[in-house]
Amino acid sequence: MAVRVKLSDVARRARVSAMSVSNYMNGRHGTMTEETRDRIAEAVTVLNYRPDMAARSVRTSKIQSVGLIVVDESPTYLSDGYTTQLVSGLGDALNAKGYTLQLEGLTASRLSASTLIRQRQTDGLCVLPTGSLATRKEIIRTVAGTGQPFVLLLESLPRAWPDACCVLQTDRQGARELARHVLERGARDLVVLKQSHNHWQAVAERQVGIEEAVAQFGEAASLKVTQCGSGDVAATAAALDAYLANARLPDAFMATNDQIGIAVLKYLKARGIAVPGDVLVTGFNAFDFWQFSDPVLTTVRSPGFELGHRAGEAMIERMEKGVFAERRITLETTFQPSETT
Amino acid sequence: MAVRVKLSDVARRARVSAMSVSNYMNGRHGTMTEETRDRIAEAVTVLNYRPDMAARSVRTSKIQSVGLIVVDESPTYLSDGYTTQLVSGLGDALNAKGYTLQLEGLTASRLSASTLIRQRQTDGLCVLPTGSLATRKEIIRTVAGTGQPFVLLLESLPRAWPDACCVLQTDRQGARELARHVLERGARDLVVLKQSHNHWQAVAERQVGIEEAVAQFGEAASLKVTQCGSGDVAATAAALDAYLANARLPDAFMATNDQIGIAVLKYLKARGIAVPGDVLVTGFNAFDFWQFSDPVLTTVRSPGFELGHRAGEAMIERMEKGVFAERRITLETTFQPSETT
DNA sequence: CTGTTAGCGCATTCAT
DNA sequence: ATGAATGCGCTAACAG
Repeated sequence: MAVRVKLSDVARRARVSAMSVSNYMNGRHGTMTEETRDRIAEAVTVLNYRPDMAARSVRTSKIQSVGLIVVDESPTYLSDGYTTQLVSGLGDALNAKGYTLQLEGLTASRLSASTLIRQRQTDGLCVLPTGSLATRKEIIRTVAGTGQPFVLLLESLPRAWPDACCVLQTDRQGARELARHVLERGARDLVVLKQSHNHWQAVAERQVGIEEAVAQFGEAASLKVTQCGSGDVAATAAALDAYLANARLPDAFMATNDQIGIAVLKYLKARGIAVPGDVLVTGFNAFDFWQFSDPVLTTVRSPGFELGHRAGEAMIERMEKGVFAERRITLETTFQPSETT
Repeated sequence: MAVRVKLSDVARRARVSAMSVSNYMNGRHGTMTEETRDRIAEAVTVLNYRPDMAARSVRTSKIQSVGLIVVDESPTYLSDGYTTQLVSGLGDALNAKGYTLQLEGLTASRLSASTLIRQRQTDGLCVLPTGSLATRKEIIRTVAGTGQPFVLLLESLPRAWPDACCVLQTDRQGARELARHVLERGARDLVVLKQSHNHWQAVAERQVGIEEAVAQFGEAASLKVTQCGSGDVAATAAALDAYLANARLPDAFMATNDQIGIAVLKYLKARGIAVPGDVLVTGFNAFDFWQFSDPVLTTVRSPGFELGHRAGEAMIERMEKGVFAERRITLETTFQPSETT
């Protein structure tokens, strides 16, 4: 273990006081003799001095770090394309300003045992909640209970919490546009497919958007909703088997994300059902792997990276100015027509 | 801003000394009067006390946090399936033991400006290096320069560094087996496709494995290597166009990851070239989206999540015992035959 | 079994 | 322009 170099070690070598070194390290060398500055610089380099952030934090009560709590039922929560984008964007915004991102993924039931919740080790928290409405409310209350500022991701903010904000995207509008497109293509009998767990508010909004479009269309169109377990290829196939055992092929399958949409495509292809000839299929998100399917899914692009980025910027502004400038930030989704409709 | 509750506040309310509260918070209440314990518990709950980790860290010089530095040329570095798995696994292992994961993604050129490098704010660092051999060596030297223990991910550890370890997977063997399989299927003229940046050691090893299999096969088999830019659908298509302009269709395309493999499939399908009829195609990794292609890629499964997990466990053991038990941990890849061969 | 003392490494405040 | 004293919140070591 290398010996720990501290401010006073640097000061001794540079023959100045610890305070001068501290000032130097914090960029306050404007008013310093050039010679002093050089001596300090030399000592810092030679001794390979690294400031102890914990000690600094005790003094300044600023930690220069933001926590992200991802509530998810799976330990591989990052394998979700959305989460991945969010983390990238958030990390990018924070790192650019010298903040660190502390990542924690856990199930709703273990949230209250979270180290980010129980201990003060960040300047603020970002949260991606999942679960029933009641569960999500409880998550928000738990986070708010820390007394720290927080940012909700993909979840709208109840009025009750003053020192917080939320970052959302236009899921409902995007889904409505998607459904209208499907209806324009002549589809009348629509089926929504969604996961049976990980209930993000965003997914619920997508379903509502589709429902609105169908309702606006009038009597001629109808909508059913089916769950497809974890949403992977096998679970989706099982769900479709079950569905089609009791019903005839609908005009369109509208999945609440691209993974499910692609699983539907594979299922249909295996059974010789043509897309978009016999049935239309849509997804949602358009992240990376989205274009891997054949045919390529018609979908809606979600600004996941940008959303994380905005959350990070909002948090940084809150830290620097003491208040959140906006309580609610909404980013646009964009319709992405392709080969399956 | 909620008023900050500290140890002494809790102590005052519980009418005990700060030390008793400290002992209580740290689970040392075995030798405490039940009544005292209850009074402290009540005060902690009522006041909603959250220990200040920074202050504790100053005293104990333990931070209970591990850093992960991902060197990557893209700010959306997490969109790589491997990175995603690694982060999940590492975070899972760390969180399970009450450690926090601090995530930082940056380009090789900005590494020395990294906050995790310049400041002491973790108990140790994990690193996923990319770049030329020289770049990767430089990355390792920079990280080692912190004097903190570190774990290399997917990169072998030079002897020079005593307080470190590396976690690897059998890329070479996996690729060799894959290439043998392709050769057994009758392919003789093989083409390796790889990204032209983000040079992980793992990818280089895959290429070597294929080369070894071809060499062992003797004169009859031949191998070419082509780069395909960023490895996305468009760049891969462009690379294949360029390749096929000057050469006839090979017997097999062996991509160094699944994304590229899938891009190859899309390219071939668009040109009416049958897989595996006219040409074989293989990928590498088998993460999540892997099975989205049609036909499903023959590939090799990488234990990404497990690898991150082992890295976390190694780091934790290092912290608790003071030394790394193993300097080199190697996990197995597994051959995953499927529809494209 | 509980309380007192001291000090971790740093930055704010006020001297000089 | 630089330095000395002080204390951030917590816990190791010891005293009672």
